Amino acid sequence: MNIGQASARTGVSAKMIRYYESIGLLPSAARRANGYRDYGDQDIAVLQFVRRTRDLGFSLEEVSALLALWSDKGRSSREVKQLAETHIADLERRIREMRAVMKTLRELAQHCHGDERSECPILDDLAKPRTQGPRRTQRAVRA
Amino acid sequence: MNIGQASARTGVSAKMIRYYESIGLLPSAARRANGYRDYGDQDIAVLQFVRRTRDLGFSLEEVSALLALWSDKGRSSREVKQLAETHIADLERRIREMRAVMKTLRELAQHCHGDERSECPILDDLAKPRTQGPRRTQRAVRA
DNA sequence: CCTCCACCTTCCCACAATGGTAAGGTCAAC
DNA sequence: GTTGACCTTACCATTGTGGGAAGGTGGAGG
Repeated sequence: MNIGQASARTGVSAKMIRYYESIGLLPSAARRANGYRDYGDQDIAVLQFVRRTRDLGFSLEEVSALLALWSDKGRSSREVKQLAETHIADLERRIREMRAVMKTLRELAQHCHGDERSECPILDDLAKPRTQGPRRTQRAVRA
Repeated sequence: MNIGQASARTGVSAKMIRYYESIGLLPSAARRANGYRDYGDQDIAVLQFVRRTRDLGFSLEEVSALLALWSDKGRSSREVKQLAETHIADLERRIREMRAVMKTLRELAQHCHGDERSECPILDDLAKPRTQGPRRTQRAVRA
């Protein structure tokens, strides 16, 4: 199966399949005489696994760990569950933070008339410092 | 005031202040004879505005728009409120998506013993395709 | 056989925002 | 005068993804 077919079947773009291979997330694909990558049912299963874990918001590093656990018959289910629960806790924290932000934004918007007048408490308020300390960066969330 | 002072006072790293200037988000800072950037109270206010809007999760592009609205005395408060509400709707959508993902993850984790045994329904389940269609990318969320 | 189109290959560029680091200039205090 | 804390610019890395160029391949229709 060509990379295009594999992509269509798994929802992972050809671009990303090549990228995953290049960074070692996936093993090197088999090649046909013409140099084209060739995918079989097992490869498709792996790609589906990747697609699904990505959809669930795991980073490529985490996906890599999950793939390793997947193929390791001797691993304990504890390790897998641990990874999943860490991820859940991460999501919970992020949702909490986003909710706090929404609350603030709603309060700001509430006091703004939103009409033709130029008076706007949102901007006035944004100019005042509220939070302090250096900001922390956070990982991207995907849908 | 040196960039270091400005940074300490606003919580925006010196690195980022220079970056914001380089991409045109901020106007070129005044320079002293030795080439050092020099910040006054008005500059500090702008930096605080940026810091605060960034904390609320607005992208630099949105911050730029807000800054423009801030200095535009003739704009209607409707425009500002619109921007804020679009952002709130965006947050709501992302939270909904993250919650859906959490639900799935919790269900998966629930069926996994998480002990020394290797049997693990999480991995078995991840191998089966669930969602379909190409994946969409999403903007990073910051705290 | 030739041409055309769809596919494949590799390689490089871009994005958003941020941090790191190196190589050098400056300034104040001791 | 030296030391150390600051400033300057410039380049590289990150995370995951898309876009595009330049070229090879393969099959279908003329």
